[in-house]
Amino acid sequence: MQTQSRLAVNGGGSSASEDEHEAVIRELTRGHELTAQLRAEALRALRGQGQAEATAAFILQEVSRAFTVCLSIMSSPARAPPSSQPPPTMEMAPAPALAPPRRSRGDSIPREQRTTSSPHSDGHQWRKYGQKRITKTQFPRCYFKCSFHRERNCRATKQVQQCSNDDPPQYVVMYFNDHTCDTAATSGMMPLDDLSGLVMARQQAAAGQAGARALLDGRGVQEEHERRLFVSSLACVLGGHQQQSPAGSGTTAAVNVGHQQEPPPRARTRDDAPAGVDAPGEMPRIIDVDVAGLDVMDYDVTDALCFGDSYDLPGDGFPF
DNA sequence: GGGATTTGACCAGC
DNA sequence: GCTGGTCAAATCCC
Repeated sequence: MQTQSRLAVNGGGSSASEDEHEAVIRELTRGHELTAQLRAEALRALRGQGQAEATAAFILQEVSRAFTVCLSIMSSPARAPPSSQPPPTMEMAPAPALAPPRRSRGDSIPREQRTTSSPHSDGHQWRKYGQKRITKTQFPRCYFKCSFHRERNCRATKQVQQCSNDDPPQYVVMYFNDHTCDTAATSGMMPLDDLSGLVMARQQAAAGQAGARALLDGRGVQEEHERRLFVSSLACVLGGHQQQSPAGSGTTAAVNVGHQQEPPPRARTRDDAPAGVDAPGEMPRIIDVDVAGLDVMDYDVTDALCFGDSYDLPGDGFPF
């Protein structure tokens, strides 16, 4: 990692300590984001490959979790250098109740910029809200907000601009503001009780009961799908492959196993992005997951991922 | 019908 | 006045 060399360059003294601290956080953040990218690419490559897909999802989720924990430790007050400012990428609280002001031009310095041929696979879900022709550029610039900008007040935005006609074309992606939506954390944090409740709610919803429908609406279909996907992926990993619950034992929940979300980089994400089904008519596979058997999850990813409130965690969908 | 995208208009900084 | 960023109505698509 570059961190070591940077740390080696810095000498002693309080200023160096601050620099080191910031460098560590910067590199961890970078690693975290790259992991999200890798996860997106891996899941796309392994889509539909059952256990391999689930294993990759689980491992990369764990790598991401490790980064999150390290970031949390490094950014805790006890670790922070005495006079240091909070790191720019660690936006701890959602924006205040006031409507976020328009970004002034002075704020137009991206927190991160990268050139990639796949600007859509960064582990987060985005909604396009504008496109503009920029003078002296050949291609228009597209503006995206986090899909959760409204419901979770996430202020993360990005701009994508094609910069070359190569094959594949290259895009410059600039990221502004940090995610406060914590999408990935919620994707893997559904307690089992919650899951069974969800299944019950779904059954009730199928029966047309308004209360259950309200419950589903409140959580959001996206979260619901991500959570069920995570649980079923874990079930595949822990159970070898598709696990059949023994007849008459345990609580069995029907869990959809769709694709990891990687809709093609084009419009129309209402159905394919949240549901993770990118081909109309392609039915998600259904497996039975023995919920009781999942108690091995008592090693708790949940607690660790709760740190995700402060950091952008990789989500599962990549609508463009 | 509802959600996402498109696109012209508006606003603020330079 | 120009330019870039955002808004919001219109439109599209499932």
